[in-house]
Amino acid sequence: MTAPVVIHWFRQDLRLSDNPALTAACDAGEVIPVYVLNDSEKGARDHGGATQNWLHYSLKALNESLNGQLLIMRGDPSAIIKNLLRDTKGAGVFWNRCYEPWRIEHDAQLKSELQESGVNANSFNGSLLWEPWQVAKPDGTPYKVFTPFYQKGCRRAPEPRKPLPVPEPMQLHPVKANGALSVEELSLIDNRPWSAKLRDSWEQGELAAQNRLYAFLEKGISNYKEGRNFPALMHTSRLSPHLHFGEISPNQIWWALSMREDTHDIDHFRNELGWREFSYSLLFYNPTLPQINLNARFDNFPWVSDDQRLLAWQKGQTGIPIVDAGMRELWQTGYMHNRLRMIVGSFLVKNLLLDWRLGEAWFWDCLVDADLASNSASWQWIAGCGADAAPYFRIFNPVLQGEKFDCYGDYTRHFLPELKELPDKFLYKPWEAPQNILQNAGVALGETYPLPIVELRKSREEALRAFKKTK
DNA sequence: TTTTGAGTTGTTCGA
DNA sequence: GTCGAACAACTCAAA
Repeated sequence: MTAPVVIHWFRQDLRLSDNPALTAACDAGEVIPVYVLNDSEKGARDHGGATQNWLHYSLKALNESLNGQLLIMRGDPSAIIKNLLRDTKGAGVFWNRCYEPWRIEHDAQLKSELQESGVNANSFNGSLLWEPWQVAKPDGTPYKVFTPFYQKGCRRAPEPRKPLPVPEPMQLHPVKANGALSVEELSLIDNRPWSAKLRDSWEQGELAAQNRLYAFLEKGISNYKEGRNFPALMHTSRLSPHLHFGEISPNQIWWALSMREDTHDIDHFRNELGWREFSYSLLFYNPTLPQINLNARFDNFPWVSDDQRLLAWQKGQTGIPIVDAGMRELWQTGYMHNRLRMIVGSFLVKNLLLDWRLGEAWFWDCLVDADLASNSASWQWIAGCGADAAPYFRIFNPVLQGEKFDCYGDYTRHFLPELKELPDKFLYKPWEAPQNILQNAGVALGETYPLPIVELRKSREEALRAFKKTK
C-alpha cells in the first residue's frame, strides 16, 4: 500500500522548520508543496512593489530547499488546489492560517468545501504566538490597550508552541501539473534600478532569516532597549520582512530569546513581538482597520488634499532633513528604522495634514516588510485615531528628534549627502544656518536642497486647531 | 453598576 | 541647562 498524497499549500510560511502544517502534511503522506500567486483576488490588496520583489527571492530560496520541487502556480488557489487533488487523487490539504480579511473569508469557504467532498483539510497556526481568539478579556471581548493585552491576556493564554524541527523524513510527491511556472515566470521583479537596490540590501530565505536572528542576538540585542531608538546604530533586529513572509516564525524568535539570560533588553524585544500580536488582534477584530479610523472622531478631520506635498514627502524632498533621510532610506532600501517611521508619519499627518491612508499606501508599496496588520495599526496609532494611540497633541518636532536620536548626524548625512558638510548644529535645520556656513558646506537652499515645504511651528498649531474642531 | 487608575515611543513653557 | 507642569479629555480594564 502506498502512502496517501497530500498537499502543503505554502503561503506566508516560506520555511521548512517550525512549520506546523508542513509537519502535519509530512506525517500524513507524500507531500506536494505548492505556492499559488493570486493577483486577482476578490477584495484583496495586491502585493506592494517591495514585497513582490522580496517574494521572488524568497520563493527561489524555498524552492532550492525543496530540491526544486516547489510547484508554483498562478490563479485562484481554490480552483488550483481542487484540480490538483483530482489529478493526483490527493487525500488532504494542509496550510498555515493567514489573517488578511479576504483570506480568512476565502480559506473558510475552501475548507468547508473540501471537507464536504471528503478531503482532509487542515489549517494551523504558523504565524502568531497566540491566535487572536486565544487572547481576550475575562468577559470574552478583545483588548484595545496594549499593556493589558500583553501583560495579562497573552500571559494568561497557553504558552507559545516550541519550535518544530524540519520534518524528517519529508517525502515529496513528484507532480507534473498544467500551468506550473518557474519563479521567473511569475514576473515578480523587473529591470528598474530600484529592484537591484533592494537586492543589494537584503538576503531572503529561511537560512538568511536564521542568520539574521543569530547575528542580532550576538551583536544587537545588548542595549536594545536604548539603542533601538538610534537609527545609526545596529540595534534593531530587521527581522520584520522575514517574519512577514514566514521565513522565520515568531515562536523561533521567542524561544531563542528565552534561552538567554533575562534582561531588560530581552524583555523589551519580546514586547515588540507582543506588538505584532496586538496588531493582528486589532485587524482580526476590526477588518476595516486598513481603511477606517478606529476612532470615529477622526472621520470628519479636515485632511488637506495636496499632491505636491505628498510627492515631496514620498521623494524625501520636504526640506526637513531627518524626514527626508527617513523617506530616502525607505526608497533606497525598502526599509525604514522604527524611530524614523514615527517621525515621518507624524510629519505627514500633523505637519502636512495629509490623510494617514496616503502614508499607509506609500509604505505598503515601498516596504519589504509591508504587512497589513502592522502597517495599518501603526499608521492609525501615529495619526492618533488608532488603538491605544498617542494623544493627538503629541506631535513630533523633527528638529529635536534629529538632534536627539541622530546626534552625530551619521544617519542623516548618509542619506542626505548634499548636506554632509553642514555642521551638526545646523544639520537638522539648515534654514537657520547663516549664509556663510551654508556656502562653506556647498549648500544652496532651494537649489541643492529644498527649503522646508511647511513651517514647523505654524503647521503644528494648525493641526492642533484642526483637531479641536473635530468633535 | 460604579469607581479608580492608567494609558509605547513628545513638546513647550516658565521657573 | 534642568525640571515639572500643562497640553484634554477619554476610554479602557479591572476591582
